[in-house]
Amino acid sequence: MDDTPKVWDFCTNSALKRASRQLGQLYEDVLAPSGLRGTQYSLLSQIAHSKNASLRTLADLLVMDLSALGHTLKPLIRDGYVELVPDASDRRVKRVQLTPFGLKKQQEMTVLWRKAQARFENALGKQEAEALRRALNGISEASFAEAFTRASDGTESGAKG
Amino acid sequence: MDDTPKVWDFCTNSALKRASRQLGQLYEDVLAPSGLRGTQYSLLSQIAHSKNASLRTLADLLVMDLSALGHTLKPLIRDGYVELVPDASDRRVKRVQLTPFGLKKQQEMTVLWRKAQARFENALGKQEAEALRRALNGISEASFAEAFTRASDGTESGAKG
DNA sequence: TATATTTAGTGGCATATACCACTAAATTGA
DNA sequence: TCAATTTAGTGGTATATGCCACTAAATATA
Repeated sequence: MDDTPKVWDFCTNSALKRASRQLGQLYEDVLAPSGLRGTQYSLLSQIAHSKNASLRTLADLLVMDLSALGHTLKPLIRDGYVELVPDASDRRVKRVQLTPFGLKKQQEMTVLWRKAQARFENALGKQEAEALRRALNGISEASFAEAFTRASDGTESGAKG
Repeated sequence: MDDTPKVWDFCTNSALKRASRQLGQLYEDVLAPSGLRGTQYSLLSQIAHSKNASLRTLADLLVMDLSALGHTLKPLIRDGYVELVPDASDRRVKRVQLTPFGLKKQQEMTVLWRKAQARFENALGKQEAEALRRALNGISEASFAEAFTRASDGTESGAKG
């Protein structure tokens, strides 16, 4: 009963990462029977929704580094869920698409995902969940990054900017 | 104007990870002059706040796998910011603490962190930020994991549980 | 048109994070 | 007290994710 270490919960960034680990773990457990990870489901789903998007476009949508996306896709390509198709008109571009096998897996995982999502909404409350997603999606937008970058950090001199 | 791929933003887990990447990036940029990453700052700060916590305790507080914590700590130990001290009474246990150098770095980074935090609160709004942290911290609690696990996913039969 | 700049992707390297198998130490129980 | 079980950490392996350097291709510019 001496010190009882508490979490340092004032940093939004740390709080976000911590919650992300927790929820990631929870979803992961539900998705486990599929043999794929939560992140991979997100990826397959985004690919399914953004038909024929290039790697660049996909990376932007996912707010992810282009090379990170490339790396993350490797196992999915290796295992036949996803394929890269060179663009005809711009030879730099590669378009990402699900294979039939990948689409089947994505649909199969969606059944499991629905369970996780239902559990989440029951645990947190539908309103709360909706509000949280709105806030998170707002933070993910490019306009938020701009607002953040432009925002005052309290150390500016009086100079006009 | 053919398809305009939109993000798939109904999955709270994906939304959380996406927002985490975005905000992580934003904080990272502000903390960059220190030479350490955002996650490392979180780690140093949590260690500073939980004096003499064991790896196990720290992992629980951070909602992190024990081995993941061990791995993440490696570079910080290697570079002299953190040290592990074997516990006297329980020889399995190792207590984690900042070196004087580590403490100095943590304090130095806190100056930068305050700027990032200020920018964040200005960009999102103080109320919103506060509410978001509360929601995230709630999700990070063990009680939430229990609620999630116990929650209905809509597929239960009428059996009593 | 020839050159400079920008854009898309790749590969290497480093950190972040999880799971599994394994060791050592503490705790339980017979 | 000795065997069975639980707990704390470690090391290996795999995915997740970012940065940098580099190539190739497209675009802009002189």
